[in-house]
Amino acid sequence: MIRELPELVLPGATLDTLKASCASCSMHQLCLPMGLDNNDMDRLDQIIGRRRKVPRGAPLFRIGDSFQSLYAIRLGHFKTYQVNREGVEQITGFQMAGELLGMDAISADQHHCTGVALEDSEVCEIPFGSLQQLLADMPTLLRHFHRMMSQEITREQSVMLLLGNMQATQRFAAFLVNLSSRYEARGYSPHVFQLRMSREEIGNYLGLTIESISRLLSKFKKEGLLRVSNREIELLEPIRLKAITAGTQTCA
Amino acid sequence: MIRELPELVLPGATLDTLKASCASCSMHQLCLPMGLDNNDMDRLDQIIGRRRKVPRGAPLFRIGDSFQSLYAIRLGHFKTYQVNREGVEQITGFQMAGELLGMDAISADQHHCTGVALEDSEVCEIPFGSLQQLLADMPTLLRHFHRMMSQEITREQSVMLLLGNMQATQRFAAFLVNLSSRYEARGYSPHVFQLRMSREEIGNYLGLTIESISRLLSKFKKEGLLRVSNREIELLEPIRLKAITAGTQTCA
DNA sequence: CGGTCCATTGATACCTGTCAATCGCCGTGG
DNA sequence: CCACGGCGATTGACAGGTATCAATGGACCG
Repeated sequence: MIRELPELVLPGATLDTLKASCASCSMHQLCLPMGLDNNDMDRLDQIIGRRRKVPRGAPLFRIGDSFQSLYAIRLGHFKTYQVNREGVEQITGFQMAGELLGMDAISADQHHCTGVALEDSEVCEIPFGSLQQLLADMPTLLRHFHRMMSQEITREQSVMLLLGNMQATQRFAAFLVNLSSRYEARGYSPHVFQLRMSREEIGNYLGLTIESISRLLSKFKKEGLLRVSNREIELLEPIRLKAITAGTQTCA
Repeated sequence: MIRELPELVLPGATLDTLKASCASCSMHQLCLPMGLDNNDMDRLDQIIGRRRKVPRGAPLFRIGDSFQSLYAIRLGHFKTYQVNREGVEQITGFQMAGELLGMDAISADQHHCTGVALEDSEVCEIPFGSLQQLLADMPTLLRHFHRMMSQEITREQSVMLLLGNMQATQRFAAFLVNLSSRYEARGYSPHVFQLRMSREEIGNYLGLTIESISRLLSKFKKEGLLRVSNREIELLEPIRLKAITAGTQTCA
């Protein structure tokens, strides 16, 4: 089922092979779990648009941009944020390789949030018009696409739960556990990873201040729950961390 | 474009006419704004399942239920909530006639939240299997369906913004303004309406306590922003209310 | 080596939660 | 018809969790 593909683009590759490898890499991650067969994959490859590099800090799309494409992250990390009428940002999510960006823009044909790369990243552009045509005669892909949109709804609901009735300690533990499980699902270590976002961005996402995040990190460190050095983090007691997330343990 | 349909089911109606009127009423509201033509509407009617009454307080679906259908609210109001591992509810949304329920269940074939009627209500069941078949060869409807899912994502993002960086006063003003505009969009008065949910449910949704909601109502009343008697509410200064939502006015 | 930005830590203030008492509406039953 | 009881809502006093403000520390970069 898994097709062998060059992880790095070879020198001398044509535009077509570039496109193909682009599509496959990110779409593999997106689609394989859902059981697309090779035939479907090939057809999918054909509609995938160009690969695009996004340097750290650069926007992939901005609030108000007209909606043309979805973006599959091939490499790197992104954040999406809204801006309220005071001009204050609210981060609505952090996305990593293998995840899809831009689904909130379908409803009104324009983006409702801004997507910015947290590090030098790479995405595949998926023109939505072409995708829709394809969806119409590929039931498997259609189903898969609906699952992905639904998953986004579910994800946001759990953030609402987090923001609505968790204390700071619980929120931060939940944040770490969430990152951990996403890295694990992608084959990375669930216990040692880099925080790709600043303390300020974490705080913004969790509805807390940068100082609170800092204090929570110190507290967790003191408790022996984790080790942290700048953005490098190691979870020493994932079980206890999960317990705190669940609210069954207060963390001293 | 708007087809004339009996608002109330006539005595002596056959099962088929019942189904048809059911489908039309709720789906009209769902689909007309998106520009479905009559032909599409007729085909849509055919897959709509039975109409179902849901008495006040009764669940339409529960967390963990296997996913079979989406539900279009024909009449009444619902709330959806998640439950964290401590067993604490977090309301994720209030839905009214013309809105669609259950889209979060597509991702894992089971419901991630519980939907409960806030008053005696009525829904149309839309079997998802049938809907998918239909979507495959009705591009207009497919597009419309994607818009609705995307709209749900957008809605939840704005709740995240509300929970993540608004103060209590701002949250509550935003809540009222949101209800107001939704009633207006449905042809009801945007200034006078019934709160279908208890203070406790509002507080839960906004991440506040029932006491805070009570105090905010009193404060708004004192400011001359609204009049309230039990669940009947009248917005006296919608403009100022919107200003508070935007954060441009502090409300004394 | 110095500047800048981000992170950490401490002191204090404020918002909202918690606890408690009272009120008022409403349905029930005498 | 009225008394009673129950539940939701209101209001007040107080406490606690985070935000805010301020100072310091440390990493990265020119």
